Amino acid sequence: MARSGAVLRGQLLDVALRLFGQRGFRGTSLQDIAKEVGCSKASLLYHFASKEAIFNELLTPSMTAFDALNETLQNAPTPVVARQAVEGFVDVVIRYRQQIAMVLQQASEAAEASIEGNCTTSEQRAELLVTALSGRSTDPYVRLRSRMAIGAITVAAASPETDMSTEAARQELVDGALRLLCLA
Amino acid sequence: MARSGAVLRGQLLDVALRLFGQRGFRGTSLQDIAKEVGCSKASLLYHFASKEAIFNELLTPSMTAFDALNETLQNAPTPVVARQAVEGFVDVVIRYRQQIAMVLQQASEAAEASIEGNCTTSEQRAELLVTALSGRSTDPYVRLRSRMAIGAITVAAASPETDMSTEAARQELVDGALRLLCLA
DNA sequence: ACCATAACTGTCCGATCGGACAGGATTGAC
DNA sequence: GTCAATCCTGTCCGATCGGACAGTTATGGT
Repeated sequence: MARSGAVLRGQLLDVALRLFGQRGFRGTSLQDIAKEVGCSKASLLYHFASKEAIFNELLTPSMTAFDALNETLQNAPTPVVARQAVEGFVDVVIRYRQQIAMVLQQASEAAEASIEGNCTTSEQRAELLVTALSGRSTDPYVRLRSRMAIGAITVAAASPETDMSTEAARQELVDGALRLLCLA
Repeated sequence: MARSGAVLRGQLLDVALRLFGQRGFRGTSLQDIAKEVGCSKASLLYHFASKEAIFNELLTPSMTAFDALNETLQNAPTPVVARQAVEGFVDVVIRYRQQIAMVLQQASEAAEASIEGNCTTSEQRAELLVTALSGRSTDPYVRLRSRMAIGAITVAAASPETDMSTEAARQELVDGALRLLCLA
């Protein structure tokens, strides 16, 4: 059953993204993915060097976006950095909500994931974001609130669909996080 | 190497709790746990019927507490149920923060976990809590905020230690969640 | 000491897993 | 049709895993 390489690769990535999000990385086997796509496991491994390679390819776009956000925030004026962090983070999370669900399923694997040639870990990324959300404050109370904001946004965004438009949900996420951070 | 059964069982549970929280359920093998405790895998299986049994025994106290909370909230007067939900949930999460970390590591396994003789799943538990946090409102905006509050509390509570007392952290979690829910 | 029970162990089993590999099938250009 | 490149497959491999099992050791009571 030949289909163009690009088509099959796309299908494999789509299914992997969903199954990794539902069952976790280790809870999903290559055979699971291949079976659902309708090809052999060996065919899957023809297109991707390893299971890890699939995971990294799924994660790369969101990590890239996240890193770009962190870089933007590092140049943001301190009086507005926290608010910019909230809006930026909400946008990244909404755009990559499936990847977020996947990451939430296996923080330990994601913690070790790094983009080729870039050794920033998830923990380091999160810390950069906490700093921005905290308006660069080192006060532990402020930083705890920032962790709460991250949890609020990521968990809510990864939750089952609701009867709301994406734009309305986005606004609610932003407003809620701002209230939490005493920025409303 | 004989030690009393209770002592060994306690050690096995402690180590399992930590490793499940760090590596996930599937990412932790029975041999990993046994090795760290200093006994054989077969000895571990003498004390616990299965890997699943360990997981359930670790989860049972927190699930029991969670269910008790939900039951209390069902009888709470509507005008104060949301505030009570916040405080009650924060207390449960702080008390069982390691279990929370463990659950965050494998939501799919936890989703299927049930206490013997009680078929409430994690999803059902969460929905009950969302209802209470929402003050029994069905408005999707209100319920989204409630999901945010759950995420905020659980993720922040499962985060690395900070330079704050437990009581101070508790207060911050409660206050932050109340602001998020427009209850401050 | 004897005995029953609890605790512990090494070994084995079947299943699953990620990945290697040789060979066959398909495709498009000439 | 031929050919090279791409794609796909079944099979096999070694490793790991959870768990079964028979046998040994340790413990406490009599």
